[in-house]
Amino acid sequence: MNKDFLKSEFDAAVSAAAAEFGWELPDALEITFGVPKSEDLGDYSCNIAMVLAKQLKTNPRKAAEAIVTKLSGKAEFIDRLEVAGPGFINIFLKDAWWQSTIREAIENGAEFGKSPSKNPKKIQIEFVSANPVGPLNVVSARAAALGDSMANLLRAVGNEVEREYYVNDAGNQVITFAQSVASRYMTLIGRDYPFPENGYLGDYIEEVAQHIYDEHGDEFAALADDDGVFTRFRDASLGIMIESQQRTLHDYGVDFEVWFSDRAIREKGALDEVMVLLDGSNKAFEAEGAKWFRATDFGDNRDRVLIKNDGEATYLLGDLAYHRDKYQRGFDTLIDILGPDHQGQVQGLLGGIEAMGFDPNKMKMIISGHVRLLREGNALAMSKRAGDFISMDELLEDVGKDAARYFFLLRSASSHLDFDMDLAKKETPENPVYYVQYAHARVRSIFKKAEEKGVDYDSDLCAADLSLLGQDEARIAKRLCRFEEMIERSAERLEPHNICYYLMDLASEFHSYYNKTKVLTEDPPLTSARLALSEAVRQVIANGLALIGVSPPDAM
RNA sequence: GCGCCUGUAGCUCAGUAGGAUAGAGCAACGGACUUCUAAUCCGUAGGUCGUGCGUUCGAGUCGCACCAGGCGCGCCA
Repeated sequence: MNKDFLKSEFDAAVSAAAAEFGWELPDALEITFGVPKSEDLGDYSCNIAMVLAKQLKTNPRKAAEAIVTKLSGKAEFIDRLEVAGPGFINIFLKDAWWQSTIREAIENGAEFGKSPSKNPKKIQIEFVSANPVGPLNVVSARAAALGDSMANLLRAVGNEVEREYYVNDAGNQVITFAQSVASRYMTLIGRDYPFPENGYLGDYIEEVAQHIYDEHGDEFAALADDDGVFTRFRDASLGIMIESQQRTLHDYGVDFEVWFSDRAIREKGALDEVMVLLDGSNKAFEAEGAKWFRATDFGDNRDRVLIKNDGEATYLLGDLAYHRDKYQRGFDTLIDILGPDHQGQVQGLLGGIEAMGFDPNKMKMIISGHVRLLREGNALAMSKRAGDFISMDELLEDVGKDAARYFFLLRSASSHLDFDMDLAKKETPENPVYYVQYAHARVRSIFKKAEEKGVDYDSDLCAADLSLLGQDEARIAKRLCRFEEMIERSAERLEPHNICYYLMDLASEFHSYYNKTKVLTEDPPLTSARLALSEAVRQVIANGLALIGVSPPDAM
């Protein structure tokens, strides 16, 4: 049960009061409802009287009283209203409100909590997009958890969402990577090939080389002599790396709809097109043998090079071409999740987007904070170049997918994050993942027990007489009522961490209830009612966990 | 120096676009397993919301200035 019914009731009441007292209402009047801290203050509260009082220069309590008289006795779910404090209208709802929510959760199952699209948008969310020259690291793991959950949230509120991974398969680091692999490969077939300067270290390079050897034997023996052969070798190396990244992400529960190749749009001439566009509108200039973008005209603190004096494109130019392509694909909203080391490029990119004639407001850039891995209380040193880092695979191996995803979402995206690997691994009460999952398993366990013992209850849980439930149960059910609005808010603000906190609160209430109250009783109607509530709780936990990609266990 | 992020309980962090008495987990202390799973529960304790001004009926939340920490500021990607 969402709170739309409140909105329409209040809209009507405020208009009616305005008509009677001659208030001049502002054009865009949004009536919002909050949840009071104390349940003595009602199920919802509305501060509209105080908002109006400011503009109309009237007494807020009087305005509140006036609105209340227009509401009384009209709305079907409203039990009573109180004007309190400086002018809040506190709303107490009838039991039918939370009772119908229990039935809704059971009936709608996995759909419960999703809302029909009021204004559906076509949204693209791009994340991870790590260079295909090495295994994914923990920063990617965080981005993957964030992006995937955001996509789930945006879908849950009715949008059309596409997840995209930008494969940076052009440029120098790809050559260096292929050369690094080549050097190891040649060793395997007993030949020499120089290891490149600043080449990539790390065992995975040898694994890629071995993989190629297993598949192609010494087919690439002529590598050093023939460019065409090297190109095929490079593509094979890239292919193996990308596949390995896809596998890692898949194991993590993240599957992208689109893997977008940088090289593909470059080959279509997209870079030239951007240059023509910027040149033609005088937003680029030539200096010191290079081509520059007038980024300072668009809020950046310095101009940026687009084409280096050796004729090569910079990363920025490639990124502009890519984003131009995104805009041309016709999305209403574009979301980028960037790692903390990319914050310096945001202004240049947004400026370039504007310079190319696109609306930068369609773009939402989310910069995720740093991740620090802690083991035994100490931060682990991470050096990529030396091949000395914890990969995403190792992290998943160590703590598991569920704990990893949950921990990454426990903080808001922009915050720095300390990932305590010892805690994530623990199967103890300190670990919040298990706490929530356990609540789910507990409900399953109750039903299993009911079957085993042949407990008598109505298998049609929606037919249960929910008026048999008491205060504690009502409190839990009321939290279920807030599930949908929690999702809406989280989706709107792109803050999946809310889900974790909601689930912990719900699990906590249920654990508490479980310890205090026997669900399975000698009284079949009562048992049915309590089972209905339990099942509704289980469904909501399962749905919440699904949004963040964590599994709901049947037993633990 | 400029820009971005962060500053809330001993620790790690929430805080629903300005609302009513600032919350949770962990850690600490004291209790609860003959029970539908103790991976749980109940209770106790813990605060100058970094500092100072300001905006107003009302500020952890908004503005300004400081302080502290992190990151970024390349013809690298």
